[in-house]
Amino acid sequence: MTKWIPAPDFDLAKTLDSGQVFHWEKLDAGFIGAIGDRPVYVEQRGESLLASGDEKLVRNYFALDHPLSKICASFPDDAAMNAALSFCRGLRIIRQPKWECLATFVCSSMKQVAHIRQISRKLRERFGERRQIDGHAVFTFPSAERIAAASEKELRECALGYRAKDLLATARQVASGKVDLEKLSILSDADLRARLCQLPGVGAKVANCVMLFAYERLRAFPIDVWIERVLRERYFPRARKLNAGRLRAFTEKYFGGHGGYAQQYLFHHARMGKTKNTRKRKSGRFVTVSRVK
DNA sequence: CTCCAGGGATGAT
DNA sequence: ATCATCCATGGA
Repeated sequence: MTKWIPAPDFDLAKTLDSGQVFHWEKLDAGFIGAIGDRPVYVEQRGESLLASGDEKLVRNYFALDHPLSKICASFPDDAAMNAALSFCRGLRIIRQPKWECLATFVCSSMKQVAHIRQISRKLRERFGERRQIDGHAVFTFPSAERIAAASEKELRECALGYRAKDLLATARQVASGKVDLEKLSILSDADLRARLCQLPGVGAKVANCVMLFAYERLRAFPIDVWIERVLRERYFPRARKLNAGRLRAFTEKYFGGHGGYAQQYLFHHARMGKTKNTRKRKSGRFVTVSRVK
């Protein structure tokens, strides 16, 4: 059942560790996880993927058809962007199931990536469906109907904290049919963002993540604490009154049609540079240790 | 131990 | 319109 899938210009580990998806776990030389309701084992060997399961499913999920070299060529040519670009080579924005992505990012507010991974796992283990692959258990992400049927107390037991109420409320809107996530695909970026922001626990940042990671709106530019730090330090050093609106206006025009990709590269580079090297203080100013070129 | 995290909703200016 | 505060949790 295992198949070889050509995967040039792709880095599986970087893609799965870049904070866009949270449930893949290392197993041997590869990863196990679920794509929708299918259990999958996937392993990178050079320019190919060794994958179990449906080849088309895997190729679509990891967006192996994205013209990555063209996308990267569209990035602005500046020092911060080029450093991130060389660090993140092969990182792709994957195509996630919409509800799974939405629900996960509703749970993401003020949580570190490691915490989000834990929340995702607990939700899956408690409310998802058990699948099996190569003798290993994999859990699907629970449907909106299943989450909607849970109590807030049960959800809080998954380490959700105050996010439990929003997840439950959003799940109820999706499960009841009041919101059809698939049908939102026809909307323009602005209308899709506005519609997503009507859901409890969804603001501009989460909406942009869902647009980028589940609706393939590669222009959507989520601004979290990491990206805001990068923008302030690298693009607006010593700038007064730099509010959210100003940052948003800048990112929308400066990073262009694949801004979401650029954002993900900047995010991953910044996060890896800090969590692995730990920055040092020198004479009262922050100096990043890992500078790539 | 403290610090802080892929924020959002609310109410005060 | 912008800004301050609160909201729970746990890895680092």
